[in-house]
Amino acid sequence: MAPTEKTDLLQGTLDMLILKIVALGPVHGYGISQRIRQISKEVLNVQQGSLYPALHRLEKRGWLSAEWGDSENGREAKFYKLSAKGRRQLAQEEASWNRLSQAVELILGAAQQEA
Amino acid sequence: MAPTEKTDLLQGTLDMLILKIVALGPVHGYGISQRIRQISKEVLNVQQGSLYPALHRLEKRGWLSAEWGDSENGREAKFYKLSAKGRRQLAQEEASWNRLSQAVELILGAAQQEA
DNA sequence: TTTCTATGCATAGATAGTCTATGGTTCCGG
DNA sequence: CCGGAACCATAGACTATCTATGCATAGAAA
Repeated sequence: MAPTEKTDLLQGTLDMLILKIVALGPVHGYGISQRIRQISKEVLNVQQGSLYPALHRLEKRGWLSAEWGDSENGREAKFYKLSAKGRRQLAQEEASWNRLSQAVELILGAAQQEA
Repeated sequence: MAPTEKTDLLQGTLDMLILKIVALGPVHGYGISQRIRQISKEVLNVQQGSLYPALHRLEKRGWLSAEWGDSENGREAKFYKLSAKGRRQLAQEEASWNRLSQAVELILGAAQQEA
């Protein structure tokens, strides 16, 4: 999908974003989406239908571990923690993101030359 | 798809990259993929199976116009030009890219605080 | 009381972009 | 003569994300 105003995310970055947020400390799923929205200043908005499947995917790959607990509001919530494997994965995804986004910037920075 | 080393592109940026390259001047399809690779310093690599469908898509949407002509090597090639509509679309996609990539950077820049 | 919103989890199905694999033609160099 | 690069193209698979939907509880508002 083209990154137009219809998209809530840059495709392919969701896993990295989740891993990064969880790296800041244990959080439950709903909290992850809130923090992504807040830190990105309301630009990035993870739909619940994207979030939960992603969390299950990351857990299945051994990058996150989950545990039920009580949320700040005293409600049941599933808290996620980053595993060592997840930490390595995050580093890799960040490196890849930097490579690729810088490459995109190179293209966008290419001088305009004609009418 | 996660932006790992298995990906040749940042998903969702292909249309923008193509529009940008064509904005530099008329080019044929094969040349577009070469320029993307060169300008990005061999980081971005557009597969032919991604390129040609994308070009047809962009043409159908009225962002590009195509015309057969002779390549630098004297071979038949389809040259693409950016339309006014395509120029507007490019501007929009660039703005969107900036918004979203900056938002991603905000997340990645969030301070690490614990073990 | 009823109703709406926020918090919290989850799945099914549609959409769509990109990749792999394949196919073909022409031209040039070894 | 053969291989590879220059060119175009399509079919099928994969997979990430979105939309739509479902459920439950708590608190505020009406």
